[in-house]
Amino acid sequence: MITYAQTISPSEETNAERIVAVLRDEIVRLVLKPGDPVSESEMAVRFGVSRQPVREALIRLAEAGLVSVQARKATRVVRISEKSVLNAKFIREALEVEIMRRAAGLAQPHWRDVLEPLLEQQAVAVLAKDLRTFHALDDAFHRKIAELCEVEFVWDLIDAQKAQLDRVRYMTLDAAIDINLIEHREIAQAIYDRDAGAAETALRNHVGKITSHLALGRQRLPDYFAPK
Amino acid sequence: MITYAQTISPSEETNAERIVAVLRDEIVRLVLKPGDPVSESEMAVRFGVSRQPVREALIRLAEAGLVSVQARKATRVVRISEKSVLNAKFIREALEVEIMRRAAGLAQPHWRDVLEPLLEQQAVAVLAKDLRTFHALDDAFHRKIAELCEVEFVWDLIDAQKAQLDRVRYMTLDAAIDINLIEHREIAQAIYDRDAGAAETALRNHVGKITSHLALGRQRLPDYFAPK
DNA sequence: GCCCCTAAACTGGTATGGAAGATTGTCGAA
DNA sequence: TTCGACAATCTTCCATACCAGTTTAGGGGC
Repeated sequence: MITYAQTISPSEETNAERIVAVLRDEIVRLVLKPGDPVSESEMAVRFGVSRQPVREALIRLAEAGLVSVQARKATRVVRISEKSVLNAKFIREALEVEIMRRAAGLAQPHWRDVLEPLLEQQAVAVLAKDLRTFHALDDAFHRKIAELCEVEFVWDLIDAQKAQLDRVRYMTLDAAIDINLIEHREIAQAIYDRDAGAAETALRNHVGKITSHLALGRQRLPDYFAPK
Repeated sequence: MITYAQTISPSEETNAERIVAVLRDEIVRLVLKPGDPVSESEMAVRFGVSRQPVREALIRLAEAGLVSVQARKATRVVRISEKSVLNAKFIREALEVEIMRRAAGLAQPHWRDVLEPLLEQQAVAVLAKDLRTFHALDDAFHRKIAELCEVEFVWDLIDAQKAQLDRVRYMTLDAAIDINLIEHREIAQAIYDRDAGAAETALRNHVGKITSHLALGRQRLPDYFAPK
């Protein structure tokens, strides 16, 4: 399902769509902090529009699980909960394991020419300690694998789930990205070798790292988390 | 006697939410047909409210991929496309295979007492050729497995995906449900045996059947499908 | 008949005001 | 001080009006 969450004609972006994009980005990057209220009227002033398009943007964000609308009370950025993060991890892992199996089955020699440059760029980002670039390249690597085996649509869904995970990732930006790169190389190698089992194992190990980020994030910024 | 007023629900349903529920149901059950226009003002009259809550309901349905909003042109029930159905199948399969592996690993003897009654009820429905009841029990069986291994949340996501598949299912209600039941028994047995491989195989076979429904549905009601 | 143009009648997008509920702060009484 | 009543002020939800495109219906010219 569809892959287009925004089913409005591509010709001209509406105000509501623009606002969705901006707020989504700010929520994931923790500019808007978990628990923060997001008032319709306040955002209306900020974006220079009436409350209506803001309201519709917030409805969309609520559907995506990024804000919580409490009728006649308040709209807030949802707090991170251990459960929702682990749920998102389960779903991402399930979907991407399937992608790995498929990739290992379909791998072509020329895939190496596509994936290796991404890994090279990641290596540069690691040396430069450029965390934001690395994370963007991280996503690009995973998405490219899906694209190569023609299931890119799955990543549209993973993206939606990943909003939960990404907030945790932004809380621990200093994470050991060099290890991340090593894991990416393992995944790539398993695919080149058409070894589905190895690809699955490498991926599960890779995705599983989020749990340690979770613990670290909770320790650093407990206010961003929902009470247990 | 003290009676606890049921009317004090934790969150009183808003008009928009009520409308979402009604329209979603009508779309999945093909009461609103793929391609049908869903006019805001028309629905406003029907539900006895203004355009606003209808509009917000349609935004939610658009996010779920059930309607398509074309700015200043029309809002329509999205046609079924082969691609979107197969995409939904891929996602459901990936998620539920992971559930099967988990179920096979965690299976307890008492699970039999939970699942077998469902299968018995399904057998009754098969004999009575009661297709709607069978499909409801079908969903209940799959969801119960997820619940038993504590990942019921995954089924909330599968449900969203399944809206696409269910419309096809409603087009072919006379499908061979007796075979469906046999497949359910295979899945259950594999779980009782804690045989993850067998459970996975059985499930993939089971879910794969949608492709034949797809061909049959397209043959019967070509207007409901998007042009290739 | 056929075509083109235009105006009326749609469509969804936005602005604004008000209703209903929840929160907050103030004031007064014990 | 502590607590409760109450009003001011928040919030989201809904109704109404208007705006801007799009489609369609109906003439008029050929």
